[in-house]
Amino acid sequence: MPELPEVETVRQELEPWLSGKVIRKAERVDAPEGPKYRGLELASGQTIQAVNRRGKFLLLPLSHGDELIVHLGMTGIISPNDPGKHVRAKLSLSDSEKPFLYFQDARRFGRFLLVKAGDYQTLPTLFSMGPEPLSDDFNPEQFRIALAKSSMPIKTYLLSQKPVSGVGNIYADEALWASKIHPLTPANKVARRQIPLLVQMIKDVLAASIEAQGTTLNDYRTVNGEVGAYIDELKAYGHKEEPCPRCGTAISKIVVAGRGTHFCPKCQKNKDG
DNA sequence: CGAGTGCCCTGACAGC
DNA sequence: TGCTGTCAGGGCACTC
Repeated sequence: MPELPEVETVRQELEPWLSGKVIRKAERVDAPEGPKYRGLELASGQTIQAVNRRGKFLLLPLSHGDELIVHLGMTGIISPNDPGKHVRAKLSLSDSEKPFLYFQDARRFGRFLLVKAGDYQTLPTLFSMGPEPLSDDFNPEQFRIALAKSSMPIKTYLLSQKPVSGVGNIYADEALWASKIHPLTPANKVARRQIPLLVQMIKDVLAASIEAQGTTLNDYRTVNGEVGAYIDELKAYGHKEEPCPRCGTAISKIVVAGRGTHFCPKCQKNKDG
């Protein structure tokens, strides 16, 4: 599932390809009209000014004051080659080498829509999104204040994108494992001394995964069609009943906020703060 | 308004 | 072999 490292990998590949190119035509393909593809056709004739990222969202400001918003959802793949099936959107570009961009999304969780630049009212998660995890805006002081605002389990709160952006199910589990924090610990009960560590582990896990071009479980591919290599580095996620790399105890799997959640019941004990 | 629940959607896989 | 059931989860609508 694409999280920040996967989206950032895609962004880095899209930027040199798309920046400065004219969208000759933008069209829905095998997708119904609706909020996930709203206004897409209006991108036709506009020039792509940049390829930015905010959390797991790709943001492409356009020349006429609009902004193309792309979210890969669970199975979204962007490619210059026609994948043949599950194509939801297609851009025709002023580019002689790679004149088409295909947005493929088997499970339809993704989005590809147009808004007025910077107007994220219709996208509540983007609208109230926390700081970028790899920026200086994400630091122990800021994070402590954010965590104090919620009694939700720390894992649930991380997935909300509010205290910090871009952390999804895989990297939440990994960062909590690395910080030895139980995923059900209420956010406002995370020990003060653990907060700087959690901040650093979120940064480290995400940065290392970007370095490896992300994590491919099933569907995720880079724009060049490559898989992400970070799957080999996962310590907790997907390792149910396997020994914890730190202490050898079997990794547990529970459900938190409807998501499979992996942790070491010995290392990550501080459930009640 | 914060918090909790369930839905969307379809491929992969287990079990029979 | 082919069918059925289960699982995967980001974001958001809905409810309390």
